[in-house]
Amino acid sequence: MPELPEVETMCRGIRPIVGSRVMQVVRPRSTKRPIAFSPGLPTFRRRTVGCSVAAVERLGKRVVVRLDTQDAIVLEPRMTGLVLLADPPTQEHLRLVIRLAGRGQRDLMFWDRRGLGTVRLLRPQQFDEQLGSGKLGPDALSLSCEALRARLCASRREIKVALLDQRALAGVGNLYASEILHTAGVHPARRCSGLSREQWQQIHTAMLEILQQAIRYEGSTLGDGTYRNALNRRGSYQNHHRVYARAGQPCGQCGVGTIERTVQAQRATFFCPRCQPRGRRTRHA
DNA sequence: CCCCAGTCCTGCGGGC
DNA sequence: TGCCCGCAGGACTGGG
Repeated sequence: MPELPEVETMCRGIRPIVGSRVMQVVRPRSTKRPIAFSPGLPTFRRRTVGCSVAAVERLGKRVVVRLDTQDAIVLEPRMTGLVLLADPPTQEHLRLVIRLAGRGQRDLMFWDRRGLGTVRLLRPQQFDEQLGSGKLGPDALSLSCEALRARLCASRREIKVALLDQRALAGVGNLYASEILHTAGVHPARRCSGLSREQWQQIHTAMLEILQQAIRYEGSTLGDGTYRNALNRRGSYQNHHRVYARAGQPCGQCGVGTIERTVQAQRATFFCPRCQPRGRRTRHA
């Protein structure tokens, strides 16, 4: 499930395409159902073929390929989507190939086993309407502690659920939310409105620490092996997970607690009841 | 404003 | 051994 670190790794991996020209846009027939396209393929082709790639940027959990026309190709991997320059895991779920010329001449591909991902071509105004600050909060990596607190502290929501709200802050998903709260020493079911300044500080510090470290390890490739970087290689941050998918195992931080699994907003949450007490005690208290 | 359940989708693993 | 069902959850939508 590509979250901020995985999508950042994808962006870094495909950045060599900057300066290349779009020669052809192909939708392979190997897939049962084509990707959700917007606009349709003929329009997509007309407005991209012949254009040059001006920049590659990450926007929350999306890959943005900016063209010299000011239009942007927005690739949204959702659960199983991959943005690749190398051969995809299988031909079967290859959804889109953008053939490029110049600098290495590699093809940019979108592969998605489950097909929940999307590809959009957006004009600047559409980009702002669909992905602007009204829809998407500030990036988790650029948000100050004070801004994080200001955006969430009035909410009665549980902190784990609030961290997943992309309108509040962009980039954190289910896996890293559990990891961040464990490192911060905050129980995932604590209400935002009840957290102390010190706890917001700990959450903010943990968020930067976890996300930056996960980027260094090129993201997490879970048991199903789906997530790959742009060259179809696995990430390795899964070897450093403290709580995610570790229910029943001893906590590596305190060495005493046992990792528990709960469900919040229909999603799995993992935490250590000893490191993350429900009360107001802080980390290492 | 906030919350919940349902929707999309495929592969995998548990249970019988 | 084989089949079915539930689960994984990001983003979105409709109803409360």
